[in-house]
Amino acid sequence: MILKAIVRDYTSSGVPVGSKALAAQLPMHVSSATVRNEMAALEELGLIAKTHSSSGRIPSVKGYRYYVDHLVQPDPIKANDIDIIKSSLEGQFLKIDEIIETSAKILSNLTSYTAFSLKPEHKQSRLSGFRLVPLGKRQVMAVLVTDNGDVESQTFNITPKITGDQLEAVVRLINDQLIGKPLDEVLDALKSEIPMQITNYLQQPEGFLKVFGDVLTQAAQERFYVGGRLNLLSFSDSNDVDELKSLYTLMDHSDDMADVLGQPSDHIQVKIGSEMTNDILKDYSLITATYEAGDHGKGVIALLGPTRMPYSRMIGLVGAFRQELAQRLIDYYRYFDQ
Amino acid sequence: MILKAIVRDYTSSGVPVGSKALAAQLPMHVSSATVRNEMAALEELGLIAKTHSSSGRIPSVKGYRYYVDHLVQPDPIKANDIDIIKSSLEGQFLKIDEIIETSAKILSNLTSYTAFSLKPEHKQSRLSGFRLVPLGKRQVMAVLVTDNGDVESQTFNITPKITGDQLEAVVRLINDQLIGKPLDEVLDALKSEIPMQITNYLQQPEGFLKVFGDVLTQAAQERFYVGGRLNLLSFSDSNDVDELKSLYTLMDHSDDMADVLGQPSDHIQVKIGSEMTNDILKDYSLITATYEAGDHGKGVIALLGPTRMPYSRMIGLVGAFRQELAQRLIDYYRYFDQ
DNA sequence: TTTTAGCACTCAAACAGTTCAAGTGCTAAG
DNA sequence: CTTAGCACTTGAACTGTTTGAGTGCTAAAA
Repeated sequence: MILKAIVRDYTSSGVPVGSKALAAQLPMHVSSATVRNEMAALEELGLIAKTHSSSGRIPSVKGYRYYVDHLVQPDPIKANDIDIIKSSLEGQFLKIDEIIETSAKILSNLTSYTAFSLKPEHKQSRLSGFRLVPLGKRQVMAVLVTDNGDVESQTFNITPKITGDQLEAVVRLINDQLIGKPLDEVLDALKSEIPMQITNYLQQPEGFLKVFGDVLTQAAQERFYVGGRLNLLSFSDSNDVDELKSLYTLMDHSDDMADVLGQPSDHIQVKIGSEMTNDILKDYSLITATYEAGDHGKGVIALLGPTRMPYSRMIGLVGAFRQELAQRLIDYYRYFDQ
Repeated sequence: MILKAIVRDYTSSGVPVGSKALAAQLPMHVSSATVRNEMAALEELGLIAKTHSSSGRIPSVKGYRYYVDHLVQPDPIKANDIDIIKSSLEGQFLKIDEIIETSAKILSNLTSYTAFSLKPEHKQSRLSGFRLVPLGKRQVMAVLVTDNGDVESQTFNITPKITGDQLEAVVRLINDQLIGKPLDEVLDALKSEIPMQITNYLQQPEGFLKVFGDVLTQAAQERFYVGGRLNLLSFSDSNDVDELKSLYTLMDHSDDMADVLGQPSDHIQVKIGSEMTNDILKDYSLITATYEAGDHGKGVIALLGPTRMPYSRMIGLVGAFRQELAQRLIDYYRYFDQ
């Protein structure tokens, strides 16, 4: 009870909490001296700590951990917040990416923290079509479509010697052989048998192979979105510019961030301070949740805030958001697959 | 001479400069008392100011202005810097946008400030082709190409009732009527005669018209790039998070930034502190330069740093960079137009 | 055995006072 | 017109003091 009160108090005020204030707040009547004894015991267990020898207590990482694992009850979400989520997610989006991107924005707006969102897993997505669209004398656009509706494109220049027939032959070759295969297999094929076969139509296929490979990796890449980058400036209490820079740099590297997010699990995960793999994040906490978009796989949303964050509210919010998003995506795919 | 020395000193040290240190530094032999008298006169003229009654002097905005207009000599650029610029700009870029984007990056890296770059003006660019590429049952990609090689695309969903023939007819209509026209005229036509004519082929053209309009505005938009956003954290001496946020928000609004950059002129322009239209920028200075990409119009590069910046070095750098970039673009277009 | 009152002690934060160095302006002499 | 000399000002760095919120410990009360 005391630990719970300390966490609740400290996360909302930011000031170490002392025995007297705590005693006044507890539901039963006890004196501050009693609270002090209990606090000494909690400190012994490593759940709380002092900032200096005569200060009030703050939760330790271990304390937060215990709180999150055993004590916290997610706040029921406010009707208002639900409305905001619902209305921001509705609307006729053109692409699924926009829904995911908006998700990160909403979540960061609601919390004033920084939010991340990851598309439903697409390592499993399959090639459903490849096109080359001639645009001008020398420009060609390569377009790749996957079976869950992702579209990637890129323009490139060709030497004018290449004819339309040649391009068409190449497209046909690729489509005949590779449609329906998962993107990683396609990428493998691109490195083995395809180059051989393509020389039947193109003398110097290197340029083309590079473009095709680029578009392919683009499509296969775990694309994730960040919302509320700037909020970091407010909730970080670091004054070290270099530290902030590293954080921003970290956020821009999707592979590093994938490490940070870790393995997705079905329930909402909370990683606290030094529990995070990355040292730069030692003063922050991360709430991660997966969402299921029907049989289109699982995606991830995450929220990065200060270690001292009001977990009950945030966990409640992330939980509610994940549900709304899942529902929205199921609707989306229903329409799309129809 | 004294003003020049004060500016040089202050921009490199950041500390108000006093009479004694200044006297020691001047090329001729004068006492600190003499310098004090001169400084009093400069202060009378409003060119320098004190931070408190017994402090050394710092240049005022008016002082910087005089310095930049009459005293500064651009530093000759280091051979090393030229190498960096040249090597970063070379390489086989796929799109002109990438050259422009890289420009902002290089410039910010070289200076540790924040850099902006703007494509050669494209209000004048003309429509050279419009395509609709069917991607799947319901997905279509709209592609727009301009005569200077810009490509914009967007995917959208259609109702399956629309046939390939209908789409082709629409594309033909647009291309027949609008190819060769400047983008703003195309946009006008889109609001007047086109909708009428298009109803011959499509019953409900609204969705299509919207997509076409979107792609068009995307292409017509002054697209500009920002490099070294994060550097702002280092060179800003503001501790006010909200101020930083407004600055970042400003940078993300291309129209507001266009205001800030102002009218392009042929020589290098320097705007100092409160001379800037935007109040948020009162502690910063902006160096703007245009570059000419042959007959493909003029573009702009700009550098945002603290008011207290080493102008001679920065002006030299921007000047050299503008030349390199112009040369690079001329080469690019020569290849592209060929 | 648990709770409580009481007390001595600790510490950060806020404040006031001191010293120091780097400046200034002014005056009178060179 | 330049300079030496001097009185004066100021921020920064520092020291010491006070205050209040907190602690741990002890001995008495429940």
